[in-house]
Amino acid sequence: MSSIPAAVPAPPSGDEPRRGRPGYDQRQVLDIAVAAFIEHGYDATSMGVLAARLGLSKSAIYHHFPSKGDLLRLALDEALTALEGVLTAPEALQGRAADRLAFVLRGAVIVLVNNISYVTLLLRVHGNTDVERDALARRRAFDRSVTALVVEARDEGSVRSDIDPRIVTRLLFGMINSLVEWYRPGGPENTEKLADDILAVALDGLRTPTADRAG
Amino acid sequence: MSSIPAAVPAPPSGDEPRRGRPGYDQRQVLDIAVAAFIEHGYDATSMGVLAARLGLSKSAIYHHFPSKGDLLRLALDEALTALEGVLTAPEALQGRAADRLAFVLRGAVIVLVNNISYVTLLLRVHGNTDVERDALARRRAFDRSVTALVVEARDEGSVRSDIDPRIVTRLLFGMINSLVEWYRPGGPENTEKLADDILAVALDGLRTPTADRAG
DNA sequence: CGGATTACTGAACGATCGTTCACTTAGTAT
DNA sequence: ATACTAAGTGAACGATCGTTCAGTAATCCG
Repeated sequence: MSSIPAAVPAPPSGDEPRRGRPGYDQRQVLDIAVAAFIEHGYDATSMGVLAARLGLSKSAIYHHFPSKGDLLRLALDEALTALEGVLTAPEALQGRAADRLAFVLRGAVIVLVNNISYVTLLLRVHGNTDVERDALARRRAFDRSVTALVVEARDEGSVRSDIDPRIVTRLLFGMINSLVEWYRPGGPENTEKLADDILAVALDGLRTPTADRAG
Repeated sequence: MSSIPAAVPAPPSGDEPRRGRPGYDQRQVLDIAVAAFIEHGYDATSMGVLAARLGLSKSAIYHHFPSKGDLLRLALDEALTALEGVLTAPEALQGRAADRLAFVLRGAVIVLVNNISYVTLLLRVHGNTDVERDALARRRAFDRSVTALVVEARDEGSVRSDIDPRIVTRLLFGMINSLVEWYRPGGPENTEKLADDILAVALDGLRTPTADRAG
């Protein structure tokens, strides 16, 4: 029986004052739309309930975005651009494969936590429309890059060779991506400790570490 | 440009002939509905396109199920009942905690693979409706049982104690549940080998095993 | 044959969907 | 004041949604 909480447009927050009538800008609308998409699912979120959350009429949304699909497209692009940025950082391009892999995994955790709404939306997309299919293709390209890194680390002798690298990659991202299901900002863990824990489980497993196995 | 493939009701397959007019029974309709829900998403799957996949009229579906929500409810119940069955098997109730945990994890992999459509649907549910909220509650109860098992295994000394057992459990099911995103039956792996691989990565990590660490 | 049983049709319903359009409102810049 | 710009309103649109209903079709049993 909870009524829909209507948001309020944020003040311009320290910048020089914007021109025109005050209200939401594009980014603020997008943030609230993404939250609604996650809460109800993209298809189940009507422009009507979205407008109610914004405290606006439906037609006002079309002043900021040409269509509902464009809201989704921009949100997915945001998440993908952030993830792809990890792969192009210098630490992902030079050094031992094992170190590059660890950097990318840690970077994926951090990007996911820092953009959790947008990445959550990305991970719930399954190719319904052209917009979703394009996003899926970029996600797969990202996965392929990491798989190549796993292969390098295996050839280098850093990663076990008895399991298919594609399976290893998928299990790794299974762990990391599960963050969107349960991680909530402001919890006891900070991001660094969280990334440490995930890397520890991924690399050494959850069996009790034994003394005779130094890192 | 792919046209919608209309299914055909399966013949009674060896059993004694059914009474009444031949056609789909409830289970066959449910199977096809679940496949459609996965392909397009539950909300985006209209009764119209579902009817087209069945090769029936919309109203014919209401002969088998009272509503679209009931299709979802029965599908989710199927997945949950199968998963909960793992927890009540004898091997999950006696023995060392580490062995019980390994049995449950392996059992979860097998149930997931053997009921991949229904479990996929379950894992995509996020609490939109009462039906989905009930399913989520049962899923959380399942997770709590496994977390308790992880705690026992930790107290027993079998599982590392430097990471919160709830995080360990969530990472474990992050790996296992990711199967619905990439595992396809008929691939090179059989179910046993797959479960072995997942247990191996979960327990020992993906670092190259060293000789001085016997199991 | 007739009755029982199971499966299905076609048209229609009220509701809700995403989107459009002509118009208004509230601020800054000159 | 006037112009300009950004933001928002309210009514309406055609389409599609899940569901209902009265009637029909095809099989088995006796």
